[in-house]
Amino acid sequence: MDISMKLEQAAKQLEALGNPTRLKLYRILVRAGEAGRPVGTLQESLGIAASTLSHHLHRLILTGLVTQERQATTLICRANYPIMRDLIGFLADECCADAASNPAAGEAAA
Amino acid sequence: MDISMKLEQAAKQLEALGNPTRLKLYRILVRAGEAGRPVGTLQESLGIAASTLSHHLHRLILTGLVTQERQATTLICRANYPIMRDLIGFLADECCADAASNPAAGEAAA
DNA sequence: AGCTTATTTCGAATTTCTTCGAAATTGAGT
DNA sequence: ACTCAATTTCGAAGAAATTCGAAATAAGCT
Repeated sequence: MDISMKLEQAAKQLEALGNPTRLKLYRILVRAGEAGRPVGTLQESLGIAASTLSHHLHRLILTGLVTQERQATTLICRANYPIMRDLIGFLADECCADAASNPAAGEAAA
Repeated sequence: MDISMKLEQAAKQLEALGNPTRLKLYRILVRAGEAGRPVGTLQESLGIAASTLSHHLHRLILTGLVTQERQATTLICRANYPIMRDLIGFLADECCADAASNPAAGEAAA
């Protein structure tokens, strides 16, 4: 996967997290751990309309940051940790000072 | 600073980075290091209208991720590393599995 | 089959983002 | 003062995001 594709993907994931409601939502899911959380309890925690929550969940799912699993009538949502770790890795490797202080392979002179 | 404020700030910064053009822009600035980059060369690298670039730069500056310094007629832009490190720290501490695997102070049971 | 609960999809209104070109600004040189 | 170069601000158009309520779907229970 080349840098351009990685960057596009990272941008989509950052955009998904770059909304207060979705970031709160994602944080709740991370803290819920393996057990995850049903959509209904997320709605109570966040205090927004069910359709609005569904929309935000969909955005997070599209980027891979969240997964859903059906348990009878309720849908359990979980944070997808490896995706977040990859994203943090991208930021640290490509967009952080420590990585950039030695950009031997890059186009340093412009 | 409480978690709610931190979260709002993180969301704004993530939103700022969650656009392909701005993420490319930020990455270029990180790789430029201390020397930074004049706006003009950024425009050439990105191939967008000057006014569009100015708009995106403004968004990054508002969140603190980028700073500008005047040198005669040209403006030098630089990535603000500590801000990015704080953001990555927030994600790692509040939104990553390792931190969440021991959420003793949180609301684990839902 | 019909009912209840849980969640999504649809439709619509409002707001915000993205992009550009034209015009204004800023700073230096003549 | 005039001009040139670099950049921002303004104004506008089209695209996308956010939010909600109402209606549709999905899954199980009686």
